[in-house]
Amino acid sequence: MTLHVTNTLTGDTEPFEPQDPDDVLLYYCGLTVSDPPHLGHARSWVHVDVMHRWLEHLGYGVRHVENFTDVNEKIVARVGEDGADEADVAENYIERTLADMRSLNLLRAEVYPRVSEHVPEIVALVETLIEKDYAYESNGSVYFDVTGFEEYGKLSNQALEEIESQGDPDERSEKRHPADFALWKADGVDANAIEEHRHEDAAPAAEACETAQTWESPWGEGRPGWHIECSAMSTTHLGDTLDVHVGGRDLVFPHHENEIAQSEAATGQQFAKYWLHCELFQMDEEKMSSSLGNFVTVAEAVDRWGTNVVRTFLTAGSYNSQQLYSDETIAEAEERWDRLERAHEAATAAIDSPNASAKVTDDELREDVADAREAFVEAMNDDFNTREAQSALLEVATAINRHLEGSEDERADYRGLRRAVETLEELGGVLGLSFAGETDGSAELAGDVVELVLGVREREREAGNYERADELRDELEALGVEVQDTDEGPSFRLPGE
RNA sequence: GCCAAGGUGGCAGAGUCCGGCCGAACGCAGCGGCCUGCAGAGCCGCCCACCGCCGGUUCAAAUCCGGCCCUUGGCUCCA
Repeated sequence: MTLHVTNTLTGDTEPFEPQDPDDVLLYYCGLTVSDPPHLGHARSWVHVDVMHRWLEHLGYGVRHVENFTDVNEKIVARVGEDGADEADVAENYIERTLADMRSLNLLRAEVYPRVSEHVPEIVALVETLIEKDYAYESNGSVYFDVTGFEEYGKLSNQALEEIESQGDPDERSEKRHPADFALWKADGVDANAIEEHRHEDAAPAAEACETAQTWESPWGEGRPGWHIECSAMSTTHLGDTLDVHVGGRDLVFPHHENEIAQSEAATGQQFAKYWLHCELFQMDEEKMSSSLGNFVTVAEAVDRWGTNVVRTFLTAGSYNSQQLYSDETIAEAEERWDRLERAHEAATAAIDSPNASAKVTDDELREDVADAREAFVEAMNDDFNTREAQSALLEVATAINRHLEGSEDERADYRGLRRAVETLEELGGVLGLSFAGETDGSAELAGDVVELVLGVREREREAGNYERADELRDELEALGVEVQDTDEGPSFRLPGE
């Protein structure tokens, strides 16, 4: 089966056919940089990353663009708390966000465009829309006229009559239709607009608003509207028609609907061929979100569980189905990752041991690995079914364990195991999982110390002092060191490995 | 109210587009056995699902059609 994706625009699962297989144009609606990224953001990033990796695995070239919204009232609300002015706050959060992305082992996008650097393109786009009569100026602001775009509502399947008025009430008098939305907003930021987003230790609202950025335009001084930025930036970097536009489910309306209206009105071309939407986390009864404050930051999660566990967790469901966030579901992801890693370690150790022989052949091992590989490919081609893909990886682990169990007294299938390890590394790599382990000096020293303690413990065991031996093991485990007694003597794993 | 996505074992979560291989995957939890000084890891086996409810189509339905109930998301900033 070839790659199929579920397109929000049509509601169907369709064969994936980019305009040019050498350059799949992928745009992801990035963050407004006004808060630390949380696991919900990470979930979308990781799924986009897996899509990127899988497309490359299939032989496509991928041009991946991901924006930062660095002009926004919520950013202004953080002035005095996270930076000296709007631009400074944004810069701080962008740096933090990029660091979080690296910690998640995400492939880099080709460009991370920022709103503040694309104001001329935004102004030009707004001018085009006015010329084509899709937009109108009102008191120095410019609004998109939704009644002029016949297909308005096609992404979210809504009729214009059903759509309630958006935006703040003050704007409504300036609009012709309640669903018209701002392309350009006159003047700076009003203190009232940021009040609800302010934390206690931020600068006073009026003072913070002084630092808000504004730009000159044909309609006077002002700031770009929220939706127009993505249209301007995606067109600038990827052209009029994207192959894939990805974003969170919560952005379908109004943001993505408005992007389509602006872009298609301006260019007369289809804006994006495939619209993919990442579903949200569910925390018991409600979604995880910045505005609800019920989130775990990316930095906390990576620090606590490590990149591999976090990625295993985030890909434990399909990108387009809701996922439950709880201590239990994370613990399960940890178990799955541990199982993969242990099998990988065991296989690697067996390959390096004198027991491994190129003359041994275990057909069952080889067949199971080949089957798992096939299942993985099928799963990923079926709308990036990462959960099924994980299952396939776990089948490889089981095949390795079974072979090793059966070959304890006999010899190990060197080439079969090599193939299994390569499969784990290659396919695990598609999910962004890394079996490389810790390599910095502190881990080595810790390992040496643990070996020293285990040596002492072995002598206690030989002497029959099991009580003392168990104490030592318990103490090591309290430090997070996992100890295992095997036929070949004790083995251990350091925390976070 | 309108739009969208869902309701599958103790938990989590595939399968539903293309009806039969689903007497329902993978993992976790639980129970036996092997291994072990013990534990863990691992292996083998088992337990737990009338697939939200009602009706229909069909030789055959978790999968298709109709109705109903419930949940989540969007309609306000939000991945």
